[in-house]
Amino acid sequence: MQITIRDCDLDQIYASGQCFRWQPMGGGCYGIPAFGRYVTVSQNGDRFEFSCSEDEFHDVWYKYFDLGTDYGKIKARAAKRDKYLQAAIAHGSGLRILRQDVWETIVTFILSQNSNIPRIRKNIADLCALFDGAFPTQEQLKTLDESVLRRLGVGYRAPYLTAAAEYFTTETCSSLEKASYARAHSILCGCKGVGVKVADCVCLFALHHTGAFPIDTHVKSILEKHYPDGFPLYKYRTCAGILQQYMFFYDIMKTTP
DNA sequence: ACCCAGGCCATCT
DNA sequence: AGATGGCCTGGG
Repeated sequence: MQITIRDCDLDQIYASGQCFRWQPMGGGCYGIPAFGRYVTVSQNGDRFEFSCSEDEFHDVWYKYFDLGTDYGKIKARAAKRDKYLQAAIAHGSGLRILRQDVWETIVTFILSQNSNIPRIRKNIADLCALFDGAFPTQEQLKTLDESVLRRLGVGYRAPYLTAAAEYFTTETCSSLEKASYARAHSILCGCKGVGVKVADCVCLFALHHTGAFPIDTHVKSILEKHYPDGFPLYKYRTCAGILQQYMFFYDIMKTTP
C-alpha cells in the first residue's frame, strides 16, 4: 500500500543509531523486522510504499513509525536563536523516534555500551542468526551459555545479557510499558548491566518517553561545546529526547560521513 | 603501537 | 556523593 508521510527519511532513521536490524536494499528501500512481522518500505520523497496490507499497516507500522506524531510541530518548538539546534534539525529533518519492542531495545542497548553502530549491528545479526534470524525471546537467550555469547564477540556484555534475560520477564516488560518515565527508568536500572544511559535509550526508543535525554559521549561533548551553561531541558520537558536525536545524528554525520 | 567507541560495575575516598 | 580503573573487541 502507498501513503504520504511528512518528516520521514528512511536513510536518516537507519543511520541514526536507534534501530540496528533494518536491512538496506538499495534505492532508499529497507527490509524492516519488528514485532514478529517483516515489511519492505520504499521511499520516493514523501511517498512511501509498504509491502503489506492496509490492515497490517494500521495495526503495526503506523505506530512503529510514530505516524500519529507531527514532527513539524516538534521542530517548531526549538528556539529560533539556538543556531546549533536549528542546524541539527535542518540536517536530520526526516528523523523520527520509532516505537520499538521493549525487550529487543533492552538487549540492543546493553550491547551498544562502549561500542559503535556497525559493531552493534553485527552483534545483533549474529545473535539472531542463532535463532533462525528471529530475535531471541528472554527464555531463548537464557539458554545460551556465556561462552556462546562471548563467541559472538559481545565481550564483557555477555553476562549482562544473561542477567537481562532473567530480570526482564514478559511481566516486567509489560509493567514497564504501563509505568511512568521515572518508574520505568528505575525498574530498568535495577538490572545488572543497565545504567542510566541505556535505561534512557530504552525509555526513548521503545517506551516513547520523549522527555528522556540519553547522554552518551557524543551528546556529552556537544553539551560541553555548544551548551556550556547546560542544555535548557526545562524548555523542552516533553521533547528533549527527540531534539537529542537531531543533535546526535548531526554529530555522528560530521565524524562518520 | 595507541586510543577510542552511544557504559557499567566494583572499589576506593 | 564523586572519582578511578578495568573490562571484550574491532577499527582508525
